Amino acid sequence: MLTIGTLAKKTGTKVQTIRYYEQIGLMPEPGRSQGGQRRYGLDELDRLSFVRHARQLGFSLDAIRELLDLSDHPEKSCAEADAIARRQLKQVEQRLARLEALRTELKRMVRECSGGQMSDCRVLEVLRDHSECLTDHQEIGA
Amino acid sequence: MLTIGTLAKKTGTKVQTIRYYEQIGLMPEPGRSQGGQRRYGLDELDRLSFVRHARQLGFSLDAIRELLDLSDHPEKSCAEADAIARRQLKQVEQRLARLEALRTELKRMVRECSGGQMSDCRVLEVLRDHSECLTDHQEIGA
DNA sequence: GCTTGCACCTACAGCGGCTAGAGGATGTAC
DNA sequence: GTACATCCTCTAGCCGCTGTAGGTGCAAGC
Repeated sequence: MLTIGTLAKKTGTKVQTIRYYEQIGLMPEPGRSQGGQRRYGLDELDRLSFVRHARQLGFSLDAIRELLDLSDHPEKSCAEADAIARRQLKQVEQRLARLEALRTELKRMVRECSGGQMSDCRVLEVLRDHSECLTDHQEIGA
Repeated sequence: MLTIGTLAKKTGTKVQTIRYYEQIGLMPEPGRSQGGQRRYGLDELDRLSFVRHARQLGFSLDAIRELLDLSDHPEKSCAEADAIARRQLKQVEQRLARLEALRTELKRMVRECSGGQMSDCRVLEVLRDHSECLTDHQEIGA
């Protein structure tokens, strides 16, 4: 039987995060000691490892919830899990494309900075005038 | 004189976002009509355009605040603005590197999925066992 | 048995960067 | 003068945690 702190260490999670996962129903309510402290078994260790690993790969908690539901039905077809992973891959590729455009723009901005006075600063100039940009980079976020 | 809605349209911002920027001190308190509605001039249009463009390039609101402060002192050296941009570039490059690692892992996961039953699903298998991964992808977020 | 001191408990607030909604006032075109 | 879009303030919610306050449990050393 593991305390929440031990489980946290074993999975590289913060204690509060485990309690948060319980609160939103991602982790089950565990057994308790006589004094009311949470006690975990190996099932919970596996489940939390799964969750953490999926998080590291960028899956949302909702996607993880789906994947966990799926893994409770081993007789089902693999198609749904596959679709979730493909969706995630697509998102990652979109974010990559956008970040690459940003990198290009930022590099140019920095390269052109002559190190003079603020009034001639290319950085500020480019930020002031989007038409100087080579790419669109329309979207904000992620 | 522009209404908040017109300013929003011209800059591709939501009305609420403009009020939010005012609330956190990123945009100044504008003049008001007799009835109490906000009225903006060209200065505010420029400032908001600057903010939005910097946001599109991924700068945080704090970084943008610094850049705005700097651009109010045109006699200062350009070094600080340059540093902020370089910091941003570095962040973007770090995120790129991590996303590329994720893409590799996700691609492998999806490629190896044979389309059979959930019990043989490579997607779930890889998520269950981190040791199957080629990269570390330690960090969560961004 | 008793104390120390860390780990645990609940409950709630806060982060960034918005976004949405309620419920009401204003402004403008006909 | 009336219809209707737009504006106002205020508050709460999104994601995925993280931190804090104020209190309790537990195990080890004496």
